[in-house]
Amino acid sequence: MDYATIAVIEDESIIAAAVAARLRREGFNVEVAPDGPSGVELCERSRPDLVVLDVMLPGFDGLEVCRRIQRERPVPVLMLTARDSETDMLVGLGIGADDYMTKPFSPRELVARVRALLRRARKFPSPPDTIFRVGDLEVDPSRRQVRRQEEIIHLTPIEFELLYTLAARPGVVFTREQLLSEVWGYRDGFGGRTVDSHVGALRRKLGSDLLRTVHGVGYAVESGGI
Amino acid sequence: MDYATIAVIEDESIIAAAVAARLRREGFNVEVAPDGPSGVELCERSRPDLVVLDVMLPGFDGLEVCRRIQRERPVPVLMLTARDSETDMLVGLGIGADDYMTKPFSPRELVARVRALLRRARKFPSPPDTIFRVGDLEVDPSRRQVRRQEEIIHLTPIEFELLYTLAARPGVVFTREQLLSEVWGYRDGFGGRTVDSHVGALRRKLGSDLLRTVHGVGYAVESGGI
DNA sequence: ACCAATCTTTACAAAATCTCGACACGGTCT
DNA sequence: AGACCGTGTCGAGATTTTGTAAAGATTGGT
Repeated sequence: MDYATIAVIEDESIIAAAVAARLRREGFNVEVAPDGPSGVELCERSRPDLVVLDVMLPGFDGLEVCRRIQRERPVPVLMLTARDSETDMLVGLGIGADDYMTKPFSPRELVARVRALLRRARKFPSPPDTIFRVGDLEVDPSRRQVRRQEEIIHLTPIEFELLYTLAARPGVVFTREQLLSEVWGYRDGFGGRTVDSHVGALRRKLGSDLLRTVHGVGYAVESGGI
Repeated sequence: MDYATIAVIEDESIIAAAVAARLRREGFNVEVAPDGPSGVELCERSRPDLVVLDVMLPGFDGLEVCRRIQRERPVPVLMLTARDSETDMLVGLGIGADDYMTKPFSPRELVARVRALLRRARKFPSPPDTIFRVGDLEVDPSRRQVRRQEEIIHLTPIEFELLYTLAARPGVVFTREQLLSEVWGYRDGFGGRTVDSHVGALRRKLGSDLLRTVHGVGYAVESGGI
């Protein structure tokens, strides 16, 4: 329980899952609620250090949730909206949210904003960006670099995110759908061979042994035993 | 804990963030409180060497905060006001603030005034301006100069700030948004290609190898490996 | 008020990257 | 073996992001 706890209040489960997974991977403690009432209750119970809140919610909406949790005690709120116009309206209303993101958003951007808000509040430490190793590779998020023995291997943004996602949980198999939502963020009606293409690109750059295909399921990075 | 500790009491989180980030980068210890009561509490607990204080605050306002912390013990206060007229009024009232700044202000100017106040108080050392090196360049904050082999390279204020910010953490990638907030201060709703333009200007003056573009993310100074 | 320096924004070209379909290959099942 | 489905691979075209110059706006000084 060293690092910040984040409450995610979002009813679309695919978004909630992707957001939660990504934040957990970064080292945060994450709790999720699927509607207004349980969101408020979650905040009272867990006293999170930050709240990620969808404006559109069953029960009562994000604005009401925002008011209620802020009434209790001040806590940074990152609001998710469906359209830019919605954001404009909220800003106009002077709702007490500290930042806004319009869907679809990239998970990376969300993490960046969460970190920024927490740093601003300066109360609860964000987990540091940790360099981690996969095989003979070093993955360094703060520099967005992958190295193999001092040699820097250039990856495109999506390649980097994909590797980062898979490598954070070695051996675990991700379906293409999971990868789409964790790496690309939620967008519907798209997919095709996109994931496969980028996996192919990674294999070309990093060697073909790193990424394992699980036929009929998805991909995983080799866990090298365990 | 060698250098001066500064308390920033400001409710607009975006301003608080910019001010805190900048002061930390200069080497100060910084703590932030978002409202009057917690501000007073912060001052009692941390006994800062200087307080940066917004007049407009939830709870009770800056004037009240100022009175309360000064009642405890003398400490320099730099007051932030929204308009010049507000400053005039405060000065008229003879509030015990030692200096005033009207929003919007530049982070650089704020640092300058903080240093001046601390020097005047002659009690707590400011962190020294350290000259540091990037590649074959010397960046000297106290003179606001960049040199390459004794030759002084003229940079405009923003160019210098930008280089200084990036070079303070070699290799680390900054998003445009981060740079806007750290270099320009808090002004929001603006940006566009401003950062890119200044990066371009720096490359022209310092050579095109110094600043690395990280496609889809932002910029970093070359860290020469590792 | 004018000039000089600087900053911001715009516009367009260039570069990098992404998506998606086609087709071949390989795995799996009967 | 044969049928069938999932996967590897490639590349064209679309899309996004960046580089750059120059115009317009702002600032500061005289």
